[in-house]
Amino acid sequence: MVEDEPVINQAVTDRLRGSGYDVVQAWDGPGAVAKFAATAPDLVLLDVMLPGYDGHEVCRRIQAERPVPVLMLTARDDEADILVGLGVGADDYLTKPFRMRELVARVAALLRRVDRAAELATRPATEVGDLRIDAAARRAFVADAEVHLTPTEFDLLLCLAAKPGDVLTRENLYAEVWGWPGASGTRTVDSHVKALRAKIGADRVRTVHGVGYALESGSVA
Amino acid sequence: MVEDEPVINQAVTDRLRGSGYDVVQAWDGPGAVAKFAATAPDLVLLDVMLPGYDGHEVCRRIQAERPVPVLMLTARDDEADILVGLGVGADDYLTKPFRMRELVARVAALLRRVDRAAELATRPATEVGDLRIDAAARRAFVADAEVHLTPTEFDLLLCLAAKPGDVLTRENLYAEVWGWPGASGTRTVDSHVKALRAKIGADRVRTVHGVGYALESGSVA
DNA sequence: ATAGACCTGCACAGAACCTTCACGAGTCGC
DNA sequence: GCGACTCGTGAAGGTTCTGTGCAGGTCTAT
Repeated sequence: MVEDEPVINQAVTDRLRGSGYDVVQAWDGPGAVAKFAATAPDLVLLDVMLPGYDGHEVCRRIQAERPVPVLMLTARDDEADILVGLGVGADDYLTKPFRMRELVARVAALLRRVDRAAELATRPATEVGDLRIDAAARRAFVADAEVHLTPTEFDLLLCLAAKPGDVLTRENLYAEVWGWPGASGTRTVDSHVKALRAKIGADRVRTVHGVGYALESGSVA
Repeated sequence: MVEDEPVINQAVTDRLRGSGYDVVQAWDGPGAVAKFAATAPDLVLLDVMLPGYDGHEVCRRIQAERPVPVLMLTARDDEADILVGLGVGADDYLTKPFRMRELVARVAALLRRVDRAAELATRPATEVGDLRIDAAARRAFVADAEVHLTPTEFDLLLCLAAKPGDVLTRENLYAEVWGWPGASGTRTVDSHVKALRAKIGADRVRTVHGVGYALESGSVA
């Protein structure tokens, strides 16, 4: 967490720690680069405006050292700013003021992306019956025919496919896909499940009344 | 488990212990903080309204000491309340009255987030004679044929199957399945037992007159 | 700007489910 | 056997949950 404003730095740090993350704090450009080398984080949260050298410069340097997901925090909603950031390797942007849960969501999303990439090294594609999911390419196939899934649908399927046959609650799914727990009362998950069913076959997603959904694990009982 | 209402505290504690977790109880703010320091739990279940200081304050203090996942329990479904909670480091929220299985699911989800190996607690595929119960998939089979059970029936069977052959009182069962002990005088448990019997075979649930029910433990006659 | 793809969440209807009651049958102690 | 208590049963009634269509809203690319 790189941010020169103590209040924001601490608030974000606290929140992330509360969510189970291990957080190291830095307050300026040089400090950030040093701590990056020292602690080898999985993700960097980077304010654009910093003493020493600015966020873009920090981003460039740490990316040169080792590829790592970077989430930029910017005060103004400046298009040019964002383009520069993306140019030097930032993966996502957040404009102040932001909601904490938004930040946590994006952090979770970025880390998830990395996690999945890491899993691919050992298991390139998940298969459940005649349903095949290529996480790296983000493509899904039913009986060797590709089905086009939207990003959310794909994430949803990925979650379900991680534990074929097991029931996941809507809140489980929401937390996994959206990065924060809290969609109770809405029908958002249902809507996406419906869309997913329409594309991969309604039978493949089992509804467990009062609990949630599960991916039908083919023959295995 | 921090909760000043003895009935709820005990019910939750029992349920979690039944699921294989190790639970320490506290009844007020100061006690919670003290026991947190003394026992170093992996997760904290926290009622919002507490004697001493409230749940948010407790959350703040324990988060300051050591980052830990916190699941808040709140009486009212108040958005502001939830936001405050998230601000001080709560990871998830549950509004009373809640179902026990819901609570267990969330506890499992939070622990999984911290330690993906901690799934042992919810991973049992029980077998009693030719009756097989897959808790994760929430499916039951009799002689390899699946039987569809409603949520309550399934939970009931799960309780009985946890101690095959042992007699459980209606109060026991009710407390386990419904999450609070208060069904004395009604025939609710009986009704669900009846439904369960109709589906898995009447012989499999033994009535112990004046006491309760027991799952017939297969071979042992 | 404009069109298209996508996400979100509401309102409604229908399905699934839970609870309770009343009454008859069963069980126990004596 | 007899009374007192406990269980089994069927159905009614209310509650909760899910499927679905649809209307904004956001984002992307043209």
